[in-house]
Amino acid sequence: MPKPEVDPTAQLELRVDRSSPVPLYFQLSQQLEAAIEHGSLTPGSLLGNEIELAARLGLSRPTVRQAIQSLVDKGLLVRRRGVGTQVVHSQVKRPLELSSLYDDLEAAGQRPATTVLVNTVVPATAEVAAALGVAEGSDVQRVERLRLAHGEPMAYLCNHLPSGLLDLDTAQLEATGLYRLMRAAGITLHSARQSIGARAATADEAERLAEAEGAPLLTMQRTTFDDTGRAVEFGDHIYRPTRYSFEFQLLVRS
Amino acid sequence: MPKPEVDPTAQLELRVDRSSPVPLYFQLSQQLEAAIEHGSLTPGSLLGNEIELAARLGLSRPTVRQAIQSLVDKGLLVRRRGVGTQVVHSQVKRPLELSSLYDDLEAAGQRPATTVLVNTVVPATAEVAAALGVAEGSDVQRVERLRLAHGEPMAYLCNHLPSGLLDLDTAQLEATGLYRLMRAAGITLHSARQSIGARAATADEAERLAEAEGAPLLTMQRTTFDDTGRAVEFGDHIYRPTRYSFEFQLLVRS
DNA sequence: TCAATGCGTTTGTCCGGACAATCGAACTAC
DNA sequence: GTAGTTCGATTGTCCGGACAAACGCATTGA
Repeated sequence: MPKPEVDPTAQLELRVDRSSPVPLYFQLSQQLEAAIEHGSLTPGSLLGNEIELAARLGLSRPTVRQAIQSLVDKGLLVRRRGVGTQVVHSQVKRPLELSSLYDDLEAAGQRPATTVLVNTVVPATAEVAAALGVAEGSDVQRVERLRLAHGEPMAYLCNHLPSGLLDLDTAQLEATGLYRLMRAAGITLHSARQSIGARAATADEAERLAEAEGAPLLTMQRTTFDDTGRAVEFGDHIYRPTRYSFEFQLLVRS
Repeated sequence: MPKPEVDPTAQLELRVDRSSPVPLYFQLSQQLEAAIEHGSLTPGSLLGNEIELAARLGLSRPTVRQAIQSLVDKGLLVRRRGVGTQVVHSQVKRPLELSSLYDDLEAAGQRPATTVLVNTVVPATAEVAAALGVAEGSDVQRVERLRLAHGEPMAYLCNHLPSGLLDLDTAQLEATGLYRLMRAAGITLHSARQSIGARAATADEAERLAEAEGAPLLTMQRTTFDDTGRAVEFGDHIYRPTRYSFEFQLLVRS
């Protein structure tokens, strides 16, 4: 009796376009990811073995492996030697990205609004200088913003940038997020150090955020680095915890 | 005039042991990582090209690339086509891992202590059932712990586990962390969904943590999944923000 | 009945090579 | 002097193959 055909990728219309400039492994991984997202590849199901999949697509095994590996890195697939590769069966969202409050709100359909309170050049304090790796007292760009959703204040954002890195236009800052402006300026964000904590609101903070003095606030400090390791931004943010919390998914590095 | 030798890896004593069961690419990546950590490879310096490095070590280029790639994934190196591979020059610590409060405290030299308040089997509430993917009202293991450092309460940890997954011994729970017990039981942690927020302490919480009622607290909810996507733990934790904050490094996924 | 062994399957590792894409710098032409 | 071009260097992608290691399962043995 022949083994029943149970390879779920056999039913999928997988194909690659060799004339496309998009790498073959990337084409394949995108199609597999779409199939998982769409539900064509159900959680727990085993992908057929790499050799056969490669043969079916007319690709080499390393190329197929590269495609699968990228999905393993994303946490969508799990490989087991001697068993096969199967779809992780869980509600995997995207793993933690370098999140931007603006993007988060927009993704939640909240139409964020921003009020720029301060946008000027100031001498760096010791804290800012240390975070950005510049001399204390040297010029840095300081931006203070109030972020609102549905007309209610959500967060107070204070950021410092190295002077001259970016031309910060107040109108642009009110129209979009800081990260988008930086990316648009050709800065490739690479990594960030974050610290998330909580504390009671001071009188000033309470007034800005329409909270009571002493109300709990969620705080976040972040230094962002570009791909050369240069610090490009230092942010000191406070959030109203009734309106915002940090949600993310993490993967264990193996 | 011959080009001056500027390849910093040439000075390094890189070598691989082919008789070792440790994969060659892993041996190489570990040595490179150690060299970066130790400062032998200074930030910004260019590694010699892959071909030459492979030849020097008697390895193939794919193997060398695999070693380098793993360090790129860790954020220690940056590749630039047409230029070379260079050491990221910044204070890159480890990127965010699936952190354990116990490990965090121990790493900080704080000698954590734990008091188990509750360790029993209870019917799952709707929230717990949804998080763990079990039926509401079915049996789940409930653990409540108080974590202390230097004799001061630091966090109140409430966790739920699927029944039968793990035999939780109270003595063991007081001696080490939950994650360590799970790993020791052969469970491979894979990913987690976290939510970090803040709120004011209730009277009960305040008493447990030696805080005042209404004091700001840092809260964290987490569902952890193993490598098959099964939920293996749901935790609802509160921390004293004067004693603890979440610090981590993130990388942008390219 | 239960443990140990053997075997096929599948992924993990590694090789050696080929060509393309991109970057930076030197060079050339205007 | 400046802009465009060419060229060498380096990484990116892809191939086809080989053997090792681990897993699950059936078989065998006590």
